[in-house]
Amino acid sequence: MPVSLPSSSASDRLPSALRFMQVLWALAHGLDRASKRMRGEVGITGPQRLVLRIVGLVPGTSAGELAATLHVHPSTLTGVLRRLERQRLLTRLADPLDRRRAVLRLTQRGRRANAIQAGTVEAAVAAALAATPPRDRDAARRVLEQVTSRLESRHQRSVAPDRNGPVRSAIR
Amino acid sequence: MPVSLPSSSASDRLPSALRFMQVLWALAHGLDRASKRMRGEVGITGPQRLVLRIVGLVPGTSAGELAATLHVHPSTLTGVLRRLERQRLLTRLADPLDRRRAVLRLTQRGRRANAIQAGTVEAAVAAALAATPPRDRDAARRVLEQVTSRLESRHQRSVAPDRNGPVRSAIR
DNA sequence: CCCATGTCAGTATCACTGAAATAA
DNA sequence: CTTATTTCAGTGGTACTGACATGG
Repeated sequence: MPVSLPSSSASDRLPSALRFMQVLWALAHGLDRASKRMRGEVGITGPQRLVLRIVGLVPGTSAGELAATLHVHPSTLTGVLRRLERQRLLTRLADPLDRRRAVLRLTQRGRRANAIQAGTVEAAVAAALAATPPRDRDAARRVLEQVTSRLESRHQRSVAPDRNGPVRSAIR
Repeated sequence: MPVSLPSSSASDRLPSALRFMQVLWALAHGLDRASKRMRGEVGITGPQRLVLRIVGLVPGTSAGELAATLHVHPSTLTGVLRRLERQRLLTRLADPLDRRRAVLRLTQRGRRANAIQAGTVEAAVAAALAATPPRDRDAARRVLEQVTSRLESRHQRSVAPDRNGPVRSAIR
């Protein structure tokens, strides 16, 4: 969800964290919209393309390995893989050595889809990076990793109680 | 969807755009997970909190203005507002001067929820920013804005044909 | 029997399109 | 009548939890 607060003077008085959050949400929402747009134009979403890209780089990966790579719950991947398989972009085969595992490979169509560049998030990122000095790019990467890791560590810390359903007491 | 490719040597050979995308997806996924976690702990999601924050800053905004501020389709907001109203965190009232408009205000509970800092995305961002030099922060902001605007402009450019349904020809 | 791998069922949120209701 | 504002109905995607089937 991108944000542009009403008056710039109001925005200037915001805490810098909130101002930075505007940019973060704008980016997250931009990725989401780009994903939806890609689905209309190319037929695959952003996450789906990411899976294609990785399976293309590491053919024969298992579903579990892929889930670990993406830091996603295995059951999340099931749906993504099903949609890719339905489009005949990749195949799931039982590993002959360990028939529990699903071995993933791109089909011919999958490889062609993988080669597409126009209109992808990657293309937009490449264009943006080309227009910014390398130093800024590195700084940006560092900051983003900082934010991401803080989000993660918060998650770690709060594993303990975790009933299901909202904890109403948090908001009196 | 955060990404950590199997071997770092493989990752080093990737185009820089793809390497940067790993960071972007990791961030987007981090925001998503934080949102889910917040729902469990505090009872509201990231986007919901953003709405609370803005309505808190600009009480009496209409739904349409808020949608424009967030760059979101009005119908998207309807659902978010419904959930917030159901939790009695904000109120929708018909504007007496123009009864089509829905005027938004925080309830007492909404204001209390808005005041919460612990465990929010904003807190994680604040912590990350505190740990990075201002120059890096500014650089990061610039790069993110670049990427976001490229994603947007791509969207503009591709408005023309836009049949519905995937364009199958894109993948032979 | 126990553990690992993966899918399935169910749930929630966000975001869109397109149509409808209501009011200016 | 026309336009603006918002909601509603329907669809699709991601992501989770927890249960389950299957295989090592």
